[in-house]
Amino acid sequence: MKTTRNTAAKTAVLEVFEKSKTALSHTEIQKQLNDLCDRVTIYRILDRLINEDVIHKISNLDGTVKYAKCNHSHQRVHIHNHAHFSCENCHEITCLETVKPSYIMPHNYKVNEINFTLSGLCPNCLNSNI
Amino acid sequence: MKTTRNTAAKTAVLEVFEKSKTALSHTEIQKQLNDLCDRVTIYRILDRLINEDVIHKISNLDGTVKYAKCNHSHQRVHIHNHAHFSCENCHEITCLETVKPSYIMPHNYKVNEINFTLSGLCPNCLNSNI
DNA sequence: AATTTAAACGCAACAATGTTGCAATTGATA
DNA sequence: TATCAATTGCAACATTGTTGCGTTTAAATT
Ligand SMILES: [Mn+2]
Ligand SMILES: [Mn+2]
Ligand SMILES: [Zn+2]
Ligand SMILES: [Zn+2]
Repeated sequence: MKTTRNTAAKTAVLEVFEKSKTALSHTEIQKQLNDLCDRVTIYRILDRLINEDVIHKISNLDGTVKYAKCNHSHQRVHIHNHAHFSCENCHEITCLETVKPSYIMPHNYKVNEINFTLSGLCPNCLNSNI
Repeated sequence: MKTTRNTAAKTAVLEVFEKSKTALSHTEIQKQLNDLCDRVTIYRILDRLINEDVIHKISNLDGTVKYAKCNHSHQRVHIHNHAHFSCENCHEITCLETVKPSYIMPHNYKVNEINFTLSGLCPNCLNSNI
């Protein structure tokens, strides 16, 4: 088992997540870090944070990938079974922790992970578009 | 309104979809077409087929993007509200047309599209892994 | 406080995927 | 058959993510 270290870059990335109300892409994180570290380092930090269950990855229909902090109380194993909303107008992605889909699977499938992303207009953009 | 044409390449792509039980990536389609046309052309055909509601796009947690034929009776506007299953072992992606998630959204969101992808082990891989 | 050592890093190089502009080709219609 | 916009090929580019390797550094040990 590898031990994990708290580096300046990792701490900075975590701060960026703390400050953000929405999910962030690799590029958005890099901009906020202002060249504090190499972009490869950010990828590696994101990988580590996912393994540590501190953040989770959200993949959108348009191909963009974002990351968000996990809000659940820190359990060893868990499924990120909540929905994510992706606004087609402002392109912000937010966790909807209260929205959990219910569904019935055929037997003989083993489900390890679910990705439930809804897209459309977020409350902000819905209002300003009237 | 642009008119759409039936070209050799488009017909060939459609045949590939007909023959396939699972969703296909751009690369998989290209291999099956055996250099019948340029890879850019395939991207453009896929775009057109999506606009015509003949196929739909499936984006997976691992970042891969696949496409599958729409099975619904051809309606003007529709939401692809069924689930997709992505096998972590064989990497096949299949439409689960019978699995439709139910969920309750907060008001003041407008949902246009949903992307519900489950990953884990498909029946084939589950059996061979015992 | 100095030493140790594996984790983390920077950099360069690469791969995969998708996009754009433009000239040439072609399907469908007249 | 002539027309013409839709489609294509090609080259060039952009973005996103990965890998290898030598160097730096966190943190545990002495
Ligand atoms: Mn979570
Ligand atoms: Mn469909
Ligand atoms: Zn919005
Ligand atoms: Zn499988």
